[in-house]
Amino acid sequence: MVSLSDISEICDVSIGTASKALTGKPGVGQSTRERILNVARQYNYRANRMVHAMQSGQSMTIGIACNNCQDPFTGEIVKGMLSALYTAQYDAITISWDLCVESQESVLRTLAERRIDGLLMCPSAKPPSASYLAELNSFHRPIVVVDQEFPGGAYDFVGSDDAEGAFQATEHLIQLGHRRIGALSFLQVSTGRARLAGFQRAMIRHGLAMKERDMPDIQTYESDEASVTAARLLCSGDAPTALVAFNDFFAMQAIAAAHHCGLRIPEDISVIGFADLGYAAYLHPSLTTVAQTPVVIGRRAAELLLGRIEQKKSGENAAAPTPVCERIPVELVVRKSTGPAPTPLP
Amino acid sequence: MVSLSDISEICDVSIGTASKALTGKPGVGQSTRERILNVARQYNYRANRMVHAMQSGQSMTIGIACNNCQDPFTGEIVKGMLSALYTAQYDAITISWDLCVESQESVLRTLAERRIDGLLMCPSAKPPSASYLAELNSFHRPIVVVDQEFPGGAYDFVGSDDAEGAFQATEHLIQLGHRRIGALSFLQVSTGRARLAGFQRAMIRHGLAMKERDMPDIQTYESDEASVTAARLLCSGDAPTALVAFNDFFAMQAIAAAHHCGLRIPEDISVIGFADLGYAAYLHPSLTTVAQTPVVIGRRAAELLLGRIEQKKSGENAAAPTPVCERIPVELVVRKSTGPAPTPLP
DNA sequence: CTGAAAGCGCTTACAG
DNA sequence: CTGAAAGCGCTTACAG
Repeated sequence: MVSLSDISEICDVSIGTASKALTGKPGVGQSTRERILNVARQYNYRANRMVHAMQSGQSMTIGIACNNCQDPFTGEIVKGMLSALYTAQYDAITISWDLCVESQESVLRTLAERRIDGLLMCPSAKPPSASYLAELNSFHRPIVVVDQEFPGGAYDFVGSDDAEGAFQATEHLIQLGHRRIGALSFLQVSTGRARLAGFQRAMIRHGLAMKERDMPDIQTYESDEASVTAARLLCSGDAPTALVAFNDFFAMQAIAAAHHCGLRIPEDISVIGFADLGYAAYLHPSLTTVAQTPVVIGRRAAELLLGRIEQKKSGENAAAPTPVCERIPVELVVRKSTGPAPTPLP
Repeated sequence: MVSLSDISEICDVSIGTASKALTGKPGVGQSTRERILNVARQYNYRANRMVHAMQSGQSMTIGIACNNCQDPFTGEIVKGMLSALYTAQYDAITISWDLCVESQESVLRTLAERRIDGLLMCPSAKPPSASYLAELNSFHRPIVVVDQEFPGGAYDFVGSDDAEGAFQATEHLIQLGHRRIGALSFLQVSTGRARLAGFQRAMIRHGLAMKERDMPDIQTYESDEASVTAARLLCSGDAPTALVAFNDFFAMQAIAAAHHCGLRIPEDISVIGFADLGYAAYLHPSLTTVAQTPVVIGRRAAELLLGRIEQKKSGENAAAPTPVCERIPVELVVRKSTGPAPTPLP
């Protein structure tokens, strides 16, 4: 890689003059400037950004702490983040949070050493441990937490309106005449708790009874536990007529379980998901679900973070600002997996 | 952020002594060293890695050019990459290749400016344009291309054994008695062409006739074209009894189309996918598919790249080394979407 | 054992 | 218009 001093030598000018010419600063003769520009182009010169980062104290780099890169929902969030960062000329260093945690290492060490200007926390299926919350706390740069809220609410947050989405989903089922509705929950994460709360609000609003056994809490995410649990619930003679699943993945497993038990969907059992992932429309039957907008969430999170960085740079708000909590609206997408409640046998 | 000079001032030692103490170099008194270490810990000092990068000429940073972050297959690949990079103490800068291309900007500019040591190219649903191939060519650092081969085969490559996978899938159907088998192809990408070739090899091996109309080539990826095309093929009175789909996503759409036409799976029509994504096991019926190991692919790609960087650093092979092409084995996973060929009506 | 100085690749006042 | 010098934050020979 050619350096500035290489270029300046070739052009027989001082290193300062070469710098001025290449950065478009005034104070260089027209012909000199052109000569330098040409040589730089010819040698494919690229100024070393790390130098600028050192000099300015801004690395123009954001850390993205990823937990489930393979999760399509997380992937869309990251896509939104990258697009906002790209617009603002920032780059992203992606770390696999779970990997660092596994190896018992300081998660943020490398990000601190690389002087990132801020951190974006992608959702995790596991709640953060106390020691990592402590590490985050001692990280004196802006942090935005995405999708899953952290206990304490100490950080800026962008997520979906989970409670409202589950409320609407449940209302939809109630409108269809369902009276006994179950929930396939995942209460380890904040979105799971919010969605169950939305479910309960709708049930209570209509004075409908809830049974504990209709609301199982799934314990493990990356397994077929949801499928097994749904089968146990649905294949018993005594099952709800509709199920609000924590997300599309659980809903898919519930549908598979229903098929397994010989139940027809939606004639015998209605199922509703959350997320509207790429496959939701192609399940059999196609899935009614609460659509989230992960790309928008990711973009907003990045924009919020960049705003905080800007604030910090300009010295406003020397005191830590009050954390913001932004909830992006969701939308119920009605497809074929929900239908009128079956008429009870006479 | 405290700097080395801050620490050295506090400890009343020279900046060089502080450096030696913190990097564990010899030549510092026991008590002095401890004092410095303590102060550094107390102030949460982190050496600026960018300085080291400048001094050593190695940024310890890899670029990951992502095209479809939201694609779970790509996500798994990235996960594998990150794990290998993490082990080797490298960090990754992720760029969204499609985003850069859209904005007509130089894709690699920012990566060159940040002095990345190598580049990992994630798969894209679109083949690379000539101008971007040219840009890659002028990028004088090791590059490893993943999953999708580039025309010319000029770069190191890690992918799946696509042709073999499709061959095995087709053999499986032939063993089940199927004679007229269709393929839902995607020929814009190299994996699509390789899979079709594997399909054809099996058909030819058994002397089975192939009909052009049974082998439609899907043109658009992110749409329901596969579903529409499959419906047209399957709902006509004159349909194959089995379908080898380019991947799980197309297979899922084919299954939806079959349901739509009132066909039973696998009694009337067998469908087979490629990838074994998370949802494959939960489709109805569960999907027979060729399982790939994207995490392994990603890890191998990163290891290969790191090896090239090592080679380059140690000056071996001053001439560009011959590109390697590594194919990770695949495995047919038989589930419920394939079954014996229907007996023809008498 | 400790410190002063050079140097990594650049930008930016400051002289000429 | 052009160049010499300081400085960003560090490491590493080289003196003392």
